[in-house]
Parts: sequence; structure tokens; C-alpha cells
Amino acid sequence: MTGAIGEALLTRLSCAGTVCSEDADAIRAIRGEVRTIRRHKVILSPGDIPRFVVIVLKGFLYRYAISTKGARQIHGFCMPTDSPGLDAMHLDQVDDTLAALVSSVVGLVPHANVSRLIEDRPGIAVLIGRTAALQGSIHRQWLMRNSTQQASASMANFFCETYLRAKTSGLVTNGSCDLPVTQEILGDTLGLTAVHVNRTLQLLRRLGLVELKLGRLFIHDFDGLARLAEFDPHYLHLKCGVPNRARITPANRDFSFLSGRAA
Amino acid sequence: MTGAIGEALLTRLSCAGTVCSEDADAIRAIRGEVRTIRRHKVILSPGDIPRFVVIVLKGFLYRYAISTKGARQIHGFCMPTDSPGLDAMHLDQVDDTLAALVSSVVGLVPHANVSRLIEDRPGIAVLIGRTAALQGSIHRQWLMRNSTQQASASMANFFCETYLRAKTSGLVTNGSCDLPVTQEILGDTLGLTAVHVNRTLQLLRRLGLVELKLGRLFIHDFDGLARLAEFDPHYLHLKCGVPNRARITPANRDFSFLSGRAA
DNA sequence: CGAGCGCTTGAGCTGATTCAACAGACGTGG
DNA sequence: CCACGTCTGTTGAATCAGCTCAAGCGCTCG
Repeated sequence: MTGAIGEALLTRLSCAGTVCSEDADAIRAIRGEVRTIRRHKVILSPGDIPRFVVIVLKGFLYRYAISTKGARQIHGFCMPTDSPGLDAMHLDQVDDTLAALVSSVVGLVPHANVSRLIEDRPGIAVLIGRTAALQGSIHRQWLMRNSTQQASASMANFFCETYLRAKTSGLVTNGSCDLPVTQEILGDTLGLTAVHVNRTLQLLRRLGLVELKLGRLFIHDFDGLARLAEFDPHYLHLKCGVPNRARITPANRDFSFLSGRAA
Repeated sequence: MTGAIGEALLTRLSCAGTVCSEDADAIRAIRGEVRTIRRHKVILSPGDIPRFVVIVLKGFLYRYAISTKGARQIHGFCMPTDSPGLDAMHLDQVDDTLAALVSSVVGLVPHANVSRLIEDRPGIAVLIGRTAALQGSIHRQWLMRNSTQQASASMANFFCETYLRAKTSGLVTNGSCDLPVTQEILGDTLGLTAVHVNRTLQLLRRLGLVELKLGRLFIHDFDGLARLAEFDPHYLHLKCGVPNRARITPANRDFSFLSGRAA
């Protein structure tokens, strides 16, 4: 079972670039502790000193911060193979909260093990650097989304991103993927009230675009969703068949690559 | 004049942690090209392959992305000693725009030189990693601000952050610092219209908190501003005299450290 | 079986936008 | 040196997206 951590990490880092077979072996060999986290349980809180990298094996995590007035802003969800903490290795203090959205299984890899991995195989540092940069890119997109788009577009945008991310991790089956969020959580993600999330979800449903039920996201019309969302996936830096920088304009917009097998 | 790049980089990295004297010498010795960028000139565009790290020596830069519908979201300002591109070293494509807000002087350091620096002195990689993590922390704060706070608080928050960042770089004199932004730029930063920015600025002025004129930010009442902004500076990971994790609550809120000399 | 949580709906309110017009500063070219 | 266009800031009035408050409903879990 411990090998699962290495496999998951390999999947993650493979999204960042080509991994040579020696690097792959080294990554597979990494050791950590596997642990089950119950729903709503907090893994890391502000002020904690980070000592390990987390990697999601099963379930769903989320990261958030709370303002002094009590408003919660969620700034990321972690699905299997995501590795929160990989970006913040050198930080002396965590400044947000990492918690489990549903009962989850995670791997905890001590920083020392990661450092050793990097020392042995410096190419891996580049891959890790890239996943961190990708994270930054996603953060910027979230800022743009929550600042400039209105509720329906914003929500559509979030769904597009989540679906594609799930796809690249091989977590999509039959046009749907896990997304075990309540409407309140979704509200704290998009900067909306739960009430307005409810009405917006109904709108998207009536438009025949998506449905969110039973903790799962069902995509009925990705192209329509992407159009509403003004979604341009290039910020995800996907490797798998996305035309690399054929700028997606309203004219050549094309999500046919979605039908292909994920990497 | 070339030595200015090294000095600026040293100032920047010193904010991330203690720099031993050998590291400091190595940083000072770094070489790059000094160049003047005229107002509104673009330095990096989406799709460019990043080949150098930029470091601001004089002036002001800003980074933004444009949505498919034409909305612009600014997601960062760079004041002297800031180094955009330090975080995205390993990325194969830039995905936002870096441009000059006013006529500026920047250093361009080829990635090769930075890589050599890191190889020679691995401790510096940690410092760079930390500045990247700090950048992420600021991004999360911006997301929170633009998503959950209303105009006046949001703007106050931005002013608090900018002022403190300027302070730590030694760019504050007499309670004011450069901020050469138009109301439209400020709007694209906060996700507001220029019209509403105008009215909100008037409000903050009438409250006796700040004034923004002649491209400069004049702070009249930092505490009042911070209160309105729900500002908690710990996300900036400041080293200089900020009580490290004495959680700032409404009760013990105290910005007296502002009076001390910046590091 | 009761309590709590998540979802749904309605009505009224408000913060922010939109559209439009105008004034001052600036710079450029005739 | 003046005339002109452009850019930035300012103000007013109407509109709207999203919020607040409040109530009710069904499910699950203890």
C-alpha cells in the first residue's frame, strides 16, 4: 500500500513534464505514512510548521482561509494525486487551513524524504517547481474569475476547470466526476451566498449544461459551459493533446480533445 | 551600474530569510542587462518563453491577464527590488502580461545565471522558493479580498498591503509611497469600475484615512485603514519586528512596529 | 423520533454597474 | 503659441446582480 504514494506522486509530476525512467523509479520509491482523514477533519492550520507534503490518494480535500470578520474563502480543492504542500516546502509557517471535505486517504511524506529525492535527482526539482508555478497560474485564474465574472459564468468556469483537472488525473467516468461540495462550500469558493449559488445552479441545470448532485458533477454540454464561462484552458498548462498555443478564440474554440484518453 | 542588480536581488531575498555572507557575495555578483522600459511598454506577453528573470530597479511594473471578453484583471504590482519571473523559472510559457506602469529601469538576468547561482549555493534555492511561496500567499489574499470584501474595505486592504510592502523595501518617506496608478488601473485590480473607484476613494479621503494623488499614496491613519480593511499582515510573512504569530485579534491589534526602521 | 444539516423559495434591499456628460491636465503638431 | 484630441478624474440618474432575512421541506443520523 505504501507504493501508492509513489505512484500518485508520479502521476502528478508527469503532468508537469516528461519524467525519465530513473526519475520515475526514484519517485515511485518515495516513502511516507498513509492515513485516513475523516470528513471535516483539519490536517494543517495557520501557524503550523509544515513538516510533510500531503498527497491525496482517495477522497477530496480543500484549502481555505478565514478573514477576521469570519468570512471563509476557499482557494483550492485537492483531488486524488494532488499534493498540497509541495509548493510551500520552504515556508516556515502555514497560513491557511487544509481539511477533508469527505473522508479521505492521504499520504504524508516527510520533507526530508522529498529533499533527499531532489538531491539524488535534481531534475525532479524542476518538475516540482513547475507544479508550483501551475498552482500560481490557477490562483490567478481564480482571482480573475471571482473578481470579474458574474455568478453563472463564474460557476461555469469553476466546473470547467474542475472537470478538466479530474480528466487529466483519470478521474472522469461517463462525463462526470466527484465533487462532494455543498452549496455553501461552493459559495465560499466563488464569493457568493449559498442562496445565490442555489439559484445559479438551477439556471445552469435549466440551460442543460451541468448538474451537481450526490456529490458528483455531471457535465451535459461542456462546450456550452465553456462558452458561458469564457473558459480558456491554457492556464492549466495541460500536456495531453491540447493544442499547445493555438490561441483559442471564439472562432476556433474546440474541446474535441476531451474525447481522447487522458494522459 | 550592473552591481545594482545584485544589490536589489539581495534586498529582495533578505526579506525571505537570513542570508549568510557567502550567499550574499554570490548574489551581489550576479550579472544581467540593465534596461529602461517606457511607460505602458510590455515586457512579457502570454505565450512568450521565459528566458530571464526581471528585477525592478526603478519605477513600477504590473502584471495582468485579459479574459476572452476583454476584461483585464491585474494580479500584481512590482516595485523596486521585486522580481517577477523568479517564481516561474521552470515554466515553458508565460501566461500573463508584464508591463511598465511608468517609465522604469529593470535588470534582466538570464535564467542560466540564476541556475548557476543556485548550483553554486543551494541555500539560495530555498530563499527563492520562499519568495515564490510568499507570492502565492499574496495571491490567496487578493482572492479573498476581491471575492468577499466590499469596495471600501477591499481598497483599504490593497493600500495597507502596498504600503507595508513598500515599507519593507525602504520605499516609504513621510508616510507616503509611490503608487502611480490611475483609477481605472485600480478598478482592474480590485474588480470594480473606475466610477466606483472614484467614489470609494472620495470616501476614504473624507474619512481621513488615505489620499491618492500625483501617483503617490499618502497614509493618514494606518490603524483606521487597517481596521476598515480587516487587515492582518501575517500573510506577508514579514520578518521585521512583526510579532511572529501573536495572532492579531481586534483586541491586541497593534501596528506600532510601523514606526520602526524597515529592515 | 427529534435535531440538525442541506436545499429551496419569496420579498425587499443595497452596493455596484451602466451610461452619459463635463472639466482639467497634458502633449503634440500646425 | 494656440488649437486640438486624448487621458484622467468627477458627478448624476437609472438599473441590476447579488445579498439579507425568513420560512419551509426532506433527508440522515444519533
